[in-house]
Amino acid sequence: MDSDIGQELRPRGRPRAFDGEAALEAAMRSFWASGYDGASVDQMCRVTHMSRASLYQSYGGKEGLFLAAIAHYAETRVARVAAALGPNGTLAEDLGAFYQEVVRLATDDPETPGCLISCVLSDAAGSNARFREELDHRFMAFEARISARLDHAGWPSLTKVQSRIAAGLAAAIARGIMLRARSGSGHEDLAQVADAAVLALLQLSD
Amino acid sequence: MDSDIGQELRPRGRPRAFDGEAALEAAMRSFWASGYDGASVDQMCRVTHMSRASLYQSYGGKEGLFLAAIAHYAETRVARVAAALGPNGTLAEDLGAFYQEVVRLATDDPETPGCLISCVLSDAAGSNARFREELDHRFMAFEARISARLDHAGWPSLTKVQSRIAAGLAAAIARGIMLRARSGSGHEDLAQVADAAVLALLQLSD
DNA sequence: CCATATAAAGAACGATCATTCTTTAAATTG
DNA sequence: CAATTTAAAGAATGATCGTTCTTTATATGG
Repeated sequence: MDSDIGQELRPRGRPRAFDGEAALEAAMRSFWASGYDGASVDQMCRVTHMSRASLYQSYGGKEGLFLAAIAHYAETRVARVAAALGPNGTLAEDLGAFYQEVVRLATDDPETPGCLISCVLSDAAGSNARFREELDHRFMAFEARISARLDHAGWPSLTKVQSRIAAGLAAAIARGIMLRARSGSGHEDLAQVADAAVLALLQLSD
Repeated sequence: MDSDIGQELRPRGRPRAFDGEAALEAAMRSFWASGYDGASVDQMCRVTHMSRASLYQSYGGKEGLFLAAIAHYAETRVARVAAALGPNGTLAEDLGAFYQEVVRLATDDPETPGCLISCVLSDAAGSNARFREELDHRFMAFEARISARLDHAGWPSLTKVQSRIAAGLAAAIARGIMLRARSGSGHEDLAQVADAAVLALLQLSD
């Protein structure tokens, strides 16, 4: 009764030897670099400093750890890309910032090229129904976020292209850039494609 | 000396029990549907009607069979997409036909959604240097093909966007569409995105 | 008909994988 | 200082994988 005084409440038994946040970050990076099949549970235990027992206790298995890593990725990486959409400035400025973040995310670290969702989850979804469902949700949420930004800018509802479709195009471009980064394209090349993407999308609203 | 008369020359030993062309088509579809890791050698022997011994004799192993399947895919599937670029009509018409073929290829058969190169090879390249090289070549060739079509249409060389970059954008869109098809998007949705892509790309040349 | 050559069929091998189980260590509670 | 609770460490398990090897079948050449 006197152990949970203040903020130092310690659970009953032997304390964990790993840091949950750091473990998730390390697991995420391992999946990102090696793919779902390519990253073994042994490798995961090594990089997260977790025992197999702890991994299964905390996440239920490899599949659960992967889903947790995806959520961590969405909160720490995708969130930055989505935040660039603002609205912070004009639509042109925000789209420019958006694609700049996309290229940065895809090329910043040569150990983790491309996108954990577009490249890794997208592949794992092929042979796992739970992952397919997760991918669908993530993709739809991403497109909805872009669509909302276009609507906020007063996207002409009478034009040939609805904001929902334009958002689908914008998202497809972002994923194409992620894929190209995975295959070795560098920051310079992709930044030029990103600039062209902004121009092309903006002229769609005329 | 009298066995190779005419076109009926038969090799010396026991004749093959499988058809090379049909085997390649079946192997391609299996890799396309299940991914590189997801398709086992056992599965390959079943669908191609080859014995393990024949598979290793003819293709050297799983890796060689996959590369042969990629080549077969490029010759039979990608070739149709590239052919749509013509030049057959105006740039607008040809781009429209191009993306129509992209969407068709990605959504035609629900057993094989998306693109064998953009989705499957792209993933396998992550853990195999030979596959990475192959992917790079295929991606560059695809972009060069689009770029040549833009140049042929007299793509304004003085505009803000070079044809090489515009081709990179056009290819990124195609790959984004392939990826979205893999995650379950249907023909209708993607066709609308494809139409928007044509509009956006054309307005880039103004 | 016999020697030779090629392919089919499938057993066998070694490696790797995800998962579970057993034992040991380190903490709190009374 | 026991008793209890939780985690770490790692061996054990069963399945699957890509590859190789052995045996059998089917063709041609002389």
